[in-house]
Amino acid sequence: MTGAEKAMLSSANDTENATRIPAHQQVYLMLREQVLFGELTPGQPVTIQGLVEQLEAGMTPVREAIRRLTAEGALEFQGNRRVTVPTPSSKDIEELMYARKAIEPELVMRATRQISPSEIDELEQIDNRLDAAISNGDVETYLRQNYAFHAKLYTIADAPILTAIADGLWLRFGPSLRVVCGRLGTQNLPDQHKETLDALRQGDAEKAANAILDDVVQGMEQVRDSL
Amino acid sequence: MTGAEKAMLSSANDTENATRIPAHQQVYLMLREQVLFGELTPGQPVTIQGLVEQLEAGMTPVREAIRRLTAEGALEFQGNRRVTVPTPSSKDIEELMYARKAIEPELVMRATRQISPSEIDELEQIDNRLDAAISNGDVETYLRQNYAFHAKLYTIADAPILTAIADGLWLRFGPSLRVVCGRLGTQNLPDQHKETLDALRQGDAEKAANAILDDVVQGMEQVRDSL
DNA sequence: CATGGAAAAATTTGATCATATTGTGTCGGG
DNA sequence: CCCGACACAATATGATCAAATTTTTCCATG
Repeated sequence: MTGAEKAMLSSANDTENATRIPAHQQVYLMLREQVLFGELTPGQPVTIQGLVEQLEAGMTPVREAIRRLTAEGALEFQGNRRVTVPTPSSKDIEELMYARKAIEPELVMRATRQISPSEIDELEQIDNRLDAAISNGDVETYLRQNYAFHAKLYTIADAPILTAIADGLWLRFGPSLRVVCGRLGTQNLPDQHKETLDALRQGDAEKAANAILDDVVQGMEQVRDSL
Repeated sequence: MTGAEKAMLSSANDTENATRIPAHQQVYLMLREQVLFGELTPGQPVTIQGLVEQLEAGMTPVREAIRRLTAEGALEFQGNRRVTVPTPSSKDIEELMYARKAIEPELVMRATRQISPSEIDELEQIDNRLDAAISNGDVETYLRQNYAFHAKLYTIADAPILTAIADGLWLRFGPSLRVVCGRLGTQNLPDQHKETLDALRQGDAEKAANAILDDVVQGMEQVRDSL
């Protein structure tokens, strides 16, 4: 998501400006949510007309949103003219792990150098909600808060290109993550966030990077192993 | 570019199947070329209607192509509803360099383990055309062959996700690279490709990775310095 | 009388939709 | 089992509306 889009999103609350958000963008955001937090499972076909009805949007906006998501790897164009949610192979997962290991620690290091105390508080609140979700077995909330934690760090890191890459990776393993959580429950899911928060408070970029690295590796391994 | 798309592209030569490539994809590919190899300069506005006339396509396909390119970072959505070719800041260049340093050597290492003698030949031919372009001062050909060299390695590496990331990065610095070449000429441009070819022949993944790393760093530094 | 600038008109461009067209897959008859 | 017709979904067009930008106009001021 670009900066301009976030601006439009945040002004979405202004009831009058609601129409200011182009339909194709609204559709994009809704579809994106569905991919990240689960409505859509790997392999599931995505039809234009289905979305037109479900989201009560026109055809053109839906089309544009789908193109965008396919470009980001969240959807896959199946040669004929069918679009589906991709099912990552274990080789894909391995690539995703490599990429996340390369990108996320760097983002966290950058975040560490710039983070403010109030931002650390916000992260802590996210992590608390995440803990609650884990003990409640609330998969949906777990997924949302887990992503929120990382996304918040990206925002703080203030590195738009690396963030775009990282977000793209989330879109690719999101559906699989959901499946894993649904199968294994929320109990033994990775949470190196406490460790990360400690490091952030200490301003120890190296340590923060390592904590996130562990988090990433644990998460990806869990996805890989449940194939 | 996905595998399915490459298949469609290669069958584009079949005169009869020409219509089999959807218009939105044709437009996407043409626009992509323009971004990578120059027609478009950083900061330049891109209008839907302009493309409709220039490419003699309908509105919807152009729209879809633009959405896709914006998702890949090749174009930028300017808050109001205007789209331009982004002008990378020096901070952006630095992020791009980090990302390329993280991704490209890995791709080359994977390529080294799988490459066949005939593929090495093909790479060598590309590099010869590249050398010719350098001594002729033919910027367009230089850019095309330079990209071709790297892209060929990506194909051989057979790592679709990492390749997608790398391709995305090219789209982001392509226009700037063109500007740099136009200004400095083709003479002292980076070419660690001989070194890379040696390493590939020897099957020395480490060495190949280092050669490409040098190539990447040199290229990016040149872009950075000419801001 | 020239000039700067605000307001209004005109033009350009983007967003969306309804609809026609084309391609795919399927199902029933041969 | 193959072939062709049918139904459905995707592709693509052009029209229409809305927003933003540019140009023009006109008045007030120096």
